[in-house]
Amino acid sequence: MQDDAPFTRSYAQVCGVATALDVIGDRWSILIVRDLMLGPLRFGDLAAGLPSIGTNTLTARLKLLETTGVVARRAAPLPDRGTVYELTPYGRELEPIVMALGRWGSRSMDRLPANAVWHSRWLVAAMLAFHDESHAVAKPTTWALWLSDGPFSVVAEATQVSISAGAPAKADAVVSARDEVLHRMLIGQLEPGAALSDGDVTSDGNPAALVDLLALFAFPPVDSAIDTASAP
Amino acid sequence: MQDDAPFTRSYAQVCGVATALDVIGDRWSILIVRDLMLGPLRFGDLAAGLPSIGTNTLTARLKLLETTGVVARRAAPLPDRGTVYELTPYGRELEPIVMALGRWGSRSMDRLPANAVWHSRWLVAAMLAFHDESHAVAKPTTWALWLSDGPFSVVAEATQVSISAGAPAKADAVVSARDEVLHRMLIGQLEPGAALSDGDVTSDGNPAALVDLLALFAFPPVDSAIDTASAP
DNA sequence: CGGTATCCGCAAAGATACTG
DNA sequence: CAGTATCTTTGCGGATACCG
Repeated sequence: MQDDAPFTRSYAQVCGVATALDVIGDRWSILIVRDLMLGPLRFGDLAAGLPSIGTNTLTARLKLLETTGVVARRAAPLPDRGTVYELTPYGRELEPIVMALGRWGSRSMDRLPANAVWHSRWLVAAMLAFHDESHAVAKPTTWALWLSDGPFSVVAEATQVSISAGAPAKADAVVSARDEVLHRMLIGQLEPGAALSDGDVTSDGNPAALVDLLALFAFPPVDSAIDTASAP
Repeated sequence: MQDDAPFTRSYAQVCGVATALDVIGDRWSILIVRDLMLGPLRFGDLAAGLPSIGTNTLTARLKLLETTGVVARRAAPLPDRGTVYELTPYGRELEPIVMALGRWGSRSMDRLPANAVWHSRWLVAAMLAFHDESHAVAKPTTWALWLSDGPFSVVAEATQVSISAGAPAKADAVVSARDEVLHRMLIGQLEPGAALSDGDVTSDGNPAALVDLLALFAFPPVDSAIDTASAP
């Protein structure tokens, strides 16, 4: 161990926070972790989800995250043939931190530039972050959720919820929605009943499944922007 | 609001995590927050605690953190005259996140370069991060803790612990130690009794106060480095 | 002393073309 | 599709000079 100096531009501070930033503080690194939270991804899929990263930078980040034990390269499961990147156990320990960071940062989203890009994958990650821990489902339930990025599987049991990319092997319900419609329902701007009758959402012919799905999540009220004492 | 585009090089992603990084993802920003967690600081003190930051960069970071509502400039309390920077309520909401990040990163500290710098301030921040929530003190207690960076006050009541820079108005005990000695006691490498008799620590003439102080914290075992499947 | 502005050298990031 | 090589641009570190 201690091959060499893994950190190219280390803060060189004997401090856990500074060391954490040596590992995941470079530009893009935390977003790579975010995208891997929903499951393994190939190099190209990572690049596609991180507009303007530049493949050389992505390579450098993955290399550092690999040598620091956050991410692992693995042969892709059979049909695919190829390589995927996934979080190691150490990397998965970042999940609660990244989700807390996302909840915190969501209150500054009113400052985003107008040209900001949308991925349904990120909405799904936000669902995980805003999962309502005080809500318990009556019986274990699996949803297939189809959005613009493709299918996701949502599994709930008691007060636990897990979400991952890809369709579940067997779903109790299949929900399909335009991203923006799902988002508006999650933040309480749109009634599921209205969306269903408008045809913006389909719920497997079973409207209750959509309501049950939405009940798992507690997105904050929309007015939550930060007020900065307005300057001169 | 929405003065302009506050983020010079925004990720421009509609995602809470990406937005959080737009705010505090620049180099040094999180370390500024870390240093402000223990109390307000002046520009010079911040610069001194962040070796090699460069004053222009520090100015730029503070400016962004101020416009985003994370940090506030305030006139220093009376004796001093001048300006101090402190966390806003929004900025303080980062504290649990930064501490969790520090706990996570502390397990990669074996990768730090050999020339890494030590500040007792960071050890104190680690104490806060590794505070043992399952430990309750019998009665409310205040310690004055003297380290190389100066005095800190540690206040414990029931299972709550708060730490800030500066001496407390009234302390139940005054503990004084060389940084490294305190660290070794916290990670269990050095018995407080032995340190006291060696004179490496003084405890106000009351040895029990030191033991009580150490009992507040649960630093992880030292072997906690991450194993990366050793390559080639 | 606290803070800002400016210049320079360098290293990292963005963009894209190219190769196994 | 996965990644490397190359070129340009931008941000950072360091020094220094300048205002309050």
